[in-house]
Amino acid sequence: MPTSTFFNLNDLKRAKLLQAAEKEFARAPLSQASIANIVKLAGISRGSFYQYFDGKEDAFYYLLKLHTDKRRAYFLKLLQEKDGDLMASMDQVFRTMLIELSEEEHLQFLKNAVLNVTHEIEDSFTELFLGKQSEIDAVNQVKNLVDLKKINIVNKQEFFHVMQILTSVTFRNLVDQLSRNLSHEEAIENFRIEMDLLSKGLSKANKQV
Amino acid sequence: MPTSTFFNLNDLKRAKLLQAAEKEFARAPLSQASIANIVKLAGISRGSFYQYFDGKEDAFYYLLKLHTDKRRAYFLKLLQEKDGDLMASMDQVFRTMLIELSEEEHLQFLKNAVLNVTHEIEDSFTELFLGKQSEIDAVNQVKNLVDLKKINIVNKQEFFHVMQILTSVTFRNLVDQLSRNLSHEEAIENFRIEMDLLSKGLSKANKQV
DNA sequence: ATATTAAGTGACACGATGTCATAAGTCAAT
DNA sequence: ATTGACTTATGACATCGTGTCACTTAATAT
Repeated sequence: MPTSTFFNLNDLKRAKLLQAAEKEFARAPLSQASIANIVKLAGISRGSFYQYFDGKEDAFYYLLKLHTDKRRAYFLKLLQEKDGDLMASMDQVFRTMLIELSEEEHLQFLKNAVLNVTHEIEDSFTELFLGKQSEIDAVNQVKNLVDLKKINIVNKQEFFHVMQILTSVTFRNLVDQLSRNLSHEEAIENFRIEMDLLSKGLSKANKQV
Repeated sequence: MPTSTFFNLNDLKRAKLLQAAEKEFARAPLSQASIANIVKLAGISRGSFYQYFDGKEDAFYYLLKLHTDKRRAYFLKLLQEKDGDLMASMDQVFRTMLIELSEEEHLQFLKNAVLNVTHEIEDSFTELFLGKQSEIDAVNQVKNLVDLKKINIVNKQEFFHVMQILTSVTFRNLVDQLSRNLSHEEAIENFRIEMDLLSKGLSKANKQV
């Protein structure tokens, strides 16, 4: 996390710095982004940067958090609008992100993040849907919004795993679209097939229930 | 891929170099591994390294490929032994990798890889189960070994997606175990829950079939 | 023997990182 | 207004890593 000094900055300077960082992380993936470029863009000295952040990773993950926080709010809103229909909400989030990632130029930052997935980044996306695992209420917040009657689970633990599964599969579909340059139609069709499979189950045995 | 010069090397020298690279990639994740250390360990000059590989990434992904090729062979063998039971084979692979990743010291290399997942690395793991997507026969090779009667699919395309789903979920369970330092029992229990959910389906609607 | 091609070398230019001594700014108390 | 304590800002610097290249050595063909 950024230091307190960073949060003490006046809004203008802080915004300018974040914008500079985002621009640099949009230009190049984390490993190739350089602090020199960020400070040049932000018009601050190298030393200052290190007073705000531990290093470029620190800045990167903070930016990523800002992005996913925004999308988490959107996901929760969707759940409400769609009367707790989890699959429909995931579907909508996937479609929205597809569009965002292709259209909004400044989201090149997110593209770079998604294509260069450390487990920390995948965690960020898990949090998008599930909230921070350390905050017990966050999972409940989602669970309370979801219409559990439509979901094939017997307890809260299983709900957690349902979300984990949906997140992994959704996330991988996003990565696929980006890395293989699929068209939106293809990406949505692939996603739909997998969500159907997830819904109805992979094994035939369950039909005997 | 390594250059032809690399493959012309005599077995001893090539092995020594690969061993050195693996040792360095076990010491530190890709981004922090250094060519200087590799060439020191291998007893070759810096210039030579660049005659064999494009850079450290090249060496890294080649090593990763050697590892996943080995495991792919194991997966195919399992499918045969278990009469095409896909879920049982995935389960066995997961358990085996858990043990390998905790016991074999030299697999620290794989740990570093798994925890630092670029989409290329996730692709490598997808190939583990599915073969190279460019080689059409590879998917068929798996499909022919799998007992399709147990799987809830209607065509080959769906089979492909089933494998994609299973790979993502299995892989994320591996990452989880490593990054959260779960015990084997916990990891296996989590994995079992998710595989059960995948088997029976996430939505209740399907019970009406 | 000589020429040609392949393999091996390490010094070097370049760029990036993280630190640190020092300077500049802020502000409350006197 | 001055002091002093504290916070913020700076950029030069030491260190390290990368990729290249002119050159040497080895191998092979003629």
